[in-house]
Amino acid sequence: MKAEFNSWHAVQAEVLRRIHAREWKPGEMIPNEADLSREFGCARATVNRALRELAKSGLLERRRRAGTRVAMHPVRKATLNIPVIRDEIQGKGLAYSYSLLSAERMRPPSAVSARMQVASDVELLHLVSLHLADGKPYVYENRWISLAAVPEAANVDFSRHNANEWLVVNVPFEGGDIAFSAMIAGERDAEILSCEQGEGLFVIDRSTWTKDETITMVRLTFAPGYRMHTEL
Amino acid sequence: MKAEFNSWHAVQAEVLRRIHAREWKPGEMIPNEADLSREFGCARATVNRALRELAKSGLLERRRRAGTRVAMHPVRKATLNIPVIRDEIQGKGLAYSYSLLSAERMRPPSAVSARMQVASDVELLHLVSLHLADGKPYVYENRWISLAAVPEAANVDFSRHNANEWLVVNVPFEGGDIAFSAMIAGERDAEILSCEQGEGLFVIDRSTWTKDETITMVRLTFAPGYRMHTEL
DNA sequence: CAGTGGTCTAGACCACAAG
DNA sequence: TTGTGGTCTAGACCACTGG
Repeated sequence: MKAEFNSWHAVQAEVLRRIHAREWKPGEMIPNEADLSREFGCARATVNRALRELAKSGLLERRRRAGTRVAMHPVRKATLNIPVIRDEIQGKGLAYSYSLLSAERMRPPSAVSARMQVASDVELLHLVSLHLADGKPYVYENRWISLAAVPEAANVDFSRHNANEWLVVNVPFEGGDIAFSAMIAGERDAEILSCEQGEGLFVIDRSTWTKDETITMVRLTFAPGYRMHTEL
Repeated sequence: MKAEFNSWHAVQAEVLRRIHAREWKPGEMIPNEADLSREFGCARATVNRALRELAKSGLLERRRRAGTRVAMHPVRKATLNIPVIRDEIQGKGLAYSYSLLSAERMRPPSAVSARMQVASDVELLHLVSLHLADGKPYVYENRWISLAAVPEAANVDFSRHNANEWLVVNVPFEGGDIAFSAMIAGERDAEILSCEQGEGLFVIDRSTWTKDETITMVRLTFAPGYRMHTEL
């Protein structure tokens, strides 16, 4: 009696089983889609779907003509969900509040103008604001917005609408990059976050752009103890 | 003259265009797959593929019977590649080296035995090792391995094979979780990483398991200045 | 050149959940 | 109950790339 694998989930599970059982070892080729579909008694498209998903998750390596092999060093791919801060806080069952600390047009430091690819004498909108959970500082953002890319931003009252959400809803983005790092709380960080100087702080630097222009750059500095979590 | 969208990439691009152009606004329903396939002049499966990918990336929300809508707060999903440490260092063009600092069987602290779901009197393999880039400390790992889940580990010479790579190749895992955080370098951290006490360090805590057992738990503590980077 | 994965199609049935 | 997305199938053609 031979098992049937008529759904791509079942096929995927069977492939995983063979990899885990080392019937197919790291670096080895596995049979091609046509053979597998015959063996499993399903359509090739079903096998394709299963293998494609496994390849996307890094467990298989596939190349046209060369075939499919079990990845030698399965690069683990973790998917991070980066929610709107309000949702993140409320998702923990805490009350969200927000406070704008400063908003002004100014010429950015050269590090910022360089990364945003604008001339150093162009004024940008600079916002500093604090997100609180149950009234306690949770994270503060230090943000630069390009008025060339987003002229409407000049007329928004960011003491009422937080920049994070306003941008998400009003400015479509096409790409971005994120970097995560650690830093020590300096005097100003400690003051804003109501913590001690010298504490270890988790930091996210993000920039987003449309096809041709950088829209915004932001540094999120989290209060001590923050952990970002995900599953594999 | 009407454009044709006969590949799922083209369909996806068109859907993205409509979202960016606000023809379809956040929170709004979009037409169902059958209608779209007629409009685009392609098969429903093609539309399905395009929309499914967009939903997976968080831009659309789909529910059976309820239809498809543009996500109100597009949760940005970033994919982190978590490579083998050797590859990460060599990928930067630096020379990789490795040093085992300690290896012993011992009973873990209760925090560890609890998270690994083993009885507190069970001995685990405890490894501390350092990865260096061009001879300078890059990251050190503090790892616990379950000898119940991986008995072969007892006989491995981890001064020659680093645990990171040995586990990847020899022990298939089924799941895991990762947490990222920041901490301050204590005395021992500073000693191992050749840095000052009080520096801000980036930390990754990871645990991996098979269906029923926790295999290993590891804390990776990076030298000051480390940044983890990805794109959106 | 030829074998592999990548994709499209037309049609079908199913699972789920809103009304 | 019924409309929607989720999936499967059989067949076809294409794109890429190793030999």
